[in-house]
Amino acid sequence: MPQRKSSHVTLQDVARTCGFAASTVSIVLSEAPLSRNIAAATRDRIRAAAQELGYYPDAYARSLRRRRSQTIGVLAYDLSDPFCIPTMRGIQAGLQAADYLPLLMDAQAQRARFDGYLQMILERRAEGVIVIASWIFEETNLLADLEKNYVPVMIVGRDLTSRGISSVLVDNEAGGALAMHHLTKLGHRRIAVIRGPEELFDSEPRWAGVQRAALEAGIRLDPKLVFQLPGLVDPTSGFEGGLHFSRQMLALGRKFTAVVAFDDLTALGVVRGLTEAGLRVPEDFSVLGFDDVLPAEVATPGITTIRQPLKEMGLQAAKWMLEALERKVDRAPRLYEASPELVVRTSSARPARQKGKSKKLLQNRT
Amino acid sequence: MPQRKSSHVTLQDVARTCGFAASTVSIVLSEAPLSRNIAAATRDRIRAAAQELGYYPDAYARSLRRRRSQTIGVLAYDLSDPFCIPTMRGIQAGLQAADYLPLLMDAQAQRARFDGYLQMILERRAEGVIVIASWIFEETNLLADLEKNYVPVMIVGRDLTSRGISSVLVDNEAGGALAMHHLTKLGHRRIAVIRGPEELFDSEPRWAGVQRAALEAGIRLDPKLVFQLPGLVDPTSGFEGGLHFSRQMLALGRKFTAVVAFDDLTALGVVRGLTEAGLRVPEDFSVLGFDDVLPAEVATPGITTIRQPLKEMGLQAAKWMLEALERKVDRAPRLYEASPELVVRTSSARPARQKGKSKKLLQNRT
DNA sequence: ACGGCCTATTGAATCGTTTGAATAGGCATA
DNA sequence: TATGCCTATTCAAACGATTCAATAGGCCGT
Repeated sequence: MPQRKSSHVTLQDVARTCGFAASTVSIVLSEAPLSRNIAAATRDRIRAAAQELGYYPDAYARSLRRRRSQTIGVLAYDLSDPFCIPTMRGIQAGLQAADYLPLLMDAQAQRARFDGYLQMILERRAEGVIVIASWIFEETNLLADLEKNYVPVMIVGRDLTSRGISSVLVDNEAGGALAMHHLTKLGHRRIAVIRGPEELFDSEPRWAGVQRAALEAGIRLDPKLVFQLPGLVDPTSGFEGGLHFSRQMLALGRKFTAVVAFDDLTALGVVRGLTEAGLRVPEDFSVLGFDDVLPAEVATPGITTIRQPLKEMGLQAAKWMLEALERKVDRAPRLYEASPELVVRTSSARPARQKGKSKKLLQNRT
Repeated sequence: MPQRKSSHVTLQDVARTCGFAASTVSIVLSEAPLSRNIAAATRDRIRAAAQELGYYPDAYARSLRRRRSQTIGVLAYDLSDPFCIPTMRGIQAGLQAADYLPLLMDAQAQRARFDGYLQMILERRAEGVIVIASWIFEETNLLADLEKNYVPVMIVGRDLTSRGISSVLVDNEAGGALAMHHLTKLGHRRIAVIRGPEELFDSEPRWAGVQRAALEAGIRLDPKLVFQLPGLVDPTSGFEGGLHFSRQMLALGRKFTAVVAFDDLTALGVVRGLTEAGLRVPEDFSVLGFDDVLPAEVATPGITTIRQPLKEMGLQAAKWMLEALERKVDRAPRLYEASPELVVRTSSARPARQKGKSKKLLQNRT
């Protein structure tokens, strides 16, 4: 029985108990190429000893020696934003195929934490960093340190190609157009729009898509019925905004039959506001969201929305990251725009004039 | 200018550029006690050089030498369960005060991943492991290896004190009673109940609390109106269950005025089912959830629910973990049951007979 | 001028693993 | 019997930081 300090089981411990040299043990347990000419009996004895002692190789020692951490830092802006988890899973799936471990950190929407974690990622010698930034991500001077240390960076949810960082995001313009197009096809012509906050990257192209589709359908957007969310602080503040603006819309007294909201939570806020005023969705108003997060799916009525293929986006980011790690040469930053998808639920229907028809439609869809 | 391979900036690099020995540089940059008698000018020069080169100490080398990883493995059963994130944040807050880094892993509800990550946690020499198990967490033989390596374990969301593991969870019995009590106080006497799945730890005590409160209020629970969710596969399957059972309830033709659902998603499923049948919540039926997750808050009507103080629970787990790391001695496993809290929203009101009163109530609450 | 005691800095061992080079048998070939 | 070539195993030098012990110079008191 080996003498140990109160610490961990080490390679030496295994070597001592089974009587072979540490190097032999290492070769066997790490399945190095040399292990094919180690006697089968030896292999078995070593493995048995390791198993019995509960030995796990020390990742610190191993990484230090191999000079590879097999780790990619994944820095999420705010994990409580439902945007992050599916993206993360895509990344995870993409990385694990190549035996990389994501080192997941949650900045909790705080700049100081973001910087702190980026520093830790550097210290932990992550071979690359993927940033999930559903919104405002001000550049940080730490990015320069990333470069000095030759750590490739990828970003999901924002276009930073202009600053030399490959970016993966949804085609917001197409998504905005998709939403608008759905409504005009149902027959809506007076449509209110709640735009995203100015600081948020997605806002602008989404709005551009909405405008294009409106133009194509030959309808005019009433400027009084276009609102803009204030700067966001946390991911649920969209709900408050939707609630607020829906009340305002009704107070204006202008005619409209549908609302395109910036995201699902905003849409849910609108539904709340309309319902409180005694109106019904979708009989009196149709409401559209964006993202397709869980609350949109399980609310009643289910929110018709534009789905972001988050998992696919995460996979893409992981794929590019692995490519960047392969060939160590610098490559021009690339931009991937994933195609959004319309998910029809029950918050949208034909406008009131054709109520009979819309009811029928509803039943077919549950 | 230092000659480097294409790799990372190292302590040697800094030493070479500023002309001091590696040990001096280390002492200064890690602010070791010895640094107080290093000349101020030297300190400045070293710091400047480190800054300029973008030097970050290698966590692998450092941890290897110090024999401390300053890391706690946090193994979440399924990060897409809204239960996990707030818990995680509590843990994170608790740990960072003591300068520990949570190593967050998402088992994605898959046993194989769970084991794989537990192994990685061991390899990365986490000094402790906190498991977030909102549900079924079958014991794994790796737990034995954890013991062999003297790694303390803590679990959130399940009582494993019987197997020697300190556990933190919500007082489910009290929560169940709280829900029932709220309904009986509003005047409900015929109440349907959807119990959680058998495999899930929370189900039993929650049901016990419901029964106790019913007894105390002197009402009898109709056995035909008590349902049980089947084994869960993913966190949203509660919704399907709620939808299914609400249809079944109505089909039975028995009288009832309220439903206590196992969790929020189940409650949302019930709301969906009732609404599809042309009934209204809360005017015709009150519906109660459990957990207080985001969808319950932003749905319309907002779901009255029993909140779990998740952040507090996470903090508690972190606190106990730190204590376990302090004194290395084994301590009897402890159990912490956090107090749940009733959150009144608009899915509950007085039963139909007293509709006038209930409407008034509603307006006061928004 | 000498020991003693500061202050400022450095040498060298160490953490646990990997890995290229080295060793020691065994066996066949020349 | 020397030579070469297997096979099975071991030596020893890294990896990058930390830290204890050691050093070198400066200054003081006697």
